[in-house]
Amino acid sequence: MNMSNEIANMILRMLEQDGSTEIQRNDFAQRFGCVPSQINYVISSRFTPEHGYIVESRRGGGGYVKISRVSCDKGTALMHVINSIGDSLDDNTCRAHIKNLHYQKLLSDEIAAAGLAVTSDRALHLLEPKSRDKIRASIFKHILLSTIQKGR
Amino acid sequence: MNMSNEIANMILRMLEQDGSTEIQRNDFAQRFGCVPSQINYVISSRFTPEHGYIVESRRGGGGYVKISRVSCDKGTALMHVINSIGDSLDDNTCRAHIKNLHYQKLLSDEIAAAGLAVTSDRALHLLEPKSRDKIRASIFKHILLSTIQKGR
DNA sequence: ATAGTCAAAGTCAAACAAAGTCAAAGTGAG
DNA sequence: CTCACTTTGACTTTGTTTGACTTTGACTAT
Repeated sequence: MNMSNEIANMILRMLEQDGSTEIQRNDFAQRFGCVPSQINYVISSRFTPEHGYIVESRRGGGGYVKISRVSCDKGTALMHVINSIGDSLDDNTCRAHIKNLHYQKLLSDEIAAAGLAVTSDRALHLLEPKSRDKIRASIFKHILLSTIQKGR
Repeated sequence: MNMSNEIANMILRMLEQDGSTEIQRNDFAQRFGCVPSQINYVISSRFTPEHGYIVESRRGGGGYVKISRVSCDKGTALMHVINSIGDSLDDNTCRAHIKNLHYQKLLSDEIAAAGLAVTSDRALHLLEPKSRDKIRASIFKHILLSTIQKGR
C-alpha cells in the first residue's frame, strides 16, 4: 500500500466521526514521515468536490486544513449532476440543469436565481468562450456543493 | 486556536450586548498575555469597515479603543457594496463582504454559502490570479444583484 | 499660558508559522 | 517501454506575533 492511500485512509477514518475533520498539514505530514505537500496531493487527488468533499484552509500561525464530507439525501441527486458534468459546461446546458433542479425543488428560488446570474455568459463575459465554459463548470459545481452542506 | 482568534472572540462576546464596547488596549493585552500592538493587529484584520465595524480611539491618559458594529437597510446597502467594488476583487475582501452581509442578515445562510463557494479561489483555480479577481468581481456583483430582484 | 512628564494608543517592519504551488524525479502495472 | 500516479523539495504566499519607536492627550508645576 502506498503512502497516499494510507494518508487518505487516515483522513477517511477521521471523517467517520462527524463527517468533518481539521488537520494541521505539517504535523500530519510529520506523523506520516512525508513532506507536507504530499498532503496537498492526497487532498487534491482524493478529496475533491467530485468525490464529495469540501476543503477549507487557512495559512499562517494556527493555520489548518478542514475537510468535510457533504451529506447525501437530496445531496445524492445533486452529486449525480455534479458528477455528470465534465470540466466544461456551456451556458444553455447549465441553465437547463438549473431549471431542472429548480423544478424538482432541489434548488430554492433564491439559489436558482443566483445560479443563473452567476453562471451566465453575462457574468463571465470577460473570459474567452473556451475558458468561460471551464469556469462555468467549476462555479456551477461549487454552488451545488454549497447547497448540499449539512444544515442547509 | 491562535491568540488573535481568542481576542477577536472576546471582543465579539462583548459586542453581543449592545453592539459596541470600549476597551483599554494595554489592560486588554495584559489579560491575554500578549503585546499591546497585537490588539491593533486583531482589530485591523478583523474589525474593519468591510467587516461591518467602526473603531474609534483616543490616546493619552484615560485613552480607549471603542469598537461598534454598524447596521444598514437592505437593497441600498447591497447597491452600495456593488458600487464600492471596482472591476477586480480578491478572495479575502470578497469573503469579508459576504460574511458581513450575512451577519447583517442581508444575505441568507444559503446565499452566503453559495457566494463563498462560487467566488472562492478554489472554484476559480483554473484562472490566472489576475483574471481570477476580475471574474470574481463580476460574479459577486451578479449574485448580489440576483438577491435584490423584487420578491427575494 | 508653557513646558515637562507620564500614560495611553498607533505604526511599522522583522521574525516566525503555517499552507499552497509547481515541476522534476521516481515507481509500477500493463 | 510507457503512461499515469506518486513522491519530493525548492520556492511562494498568507497570516500571526513581537518589539522598538512615535504620536497624542491629560495633568502638573512653573
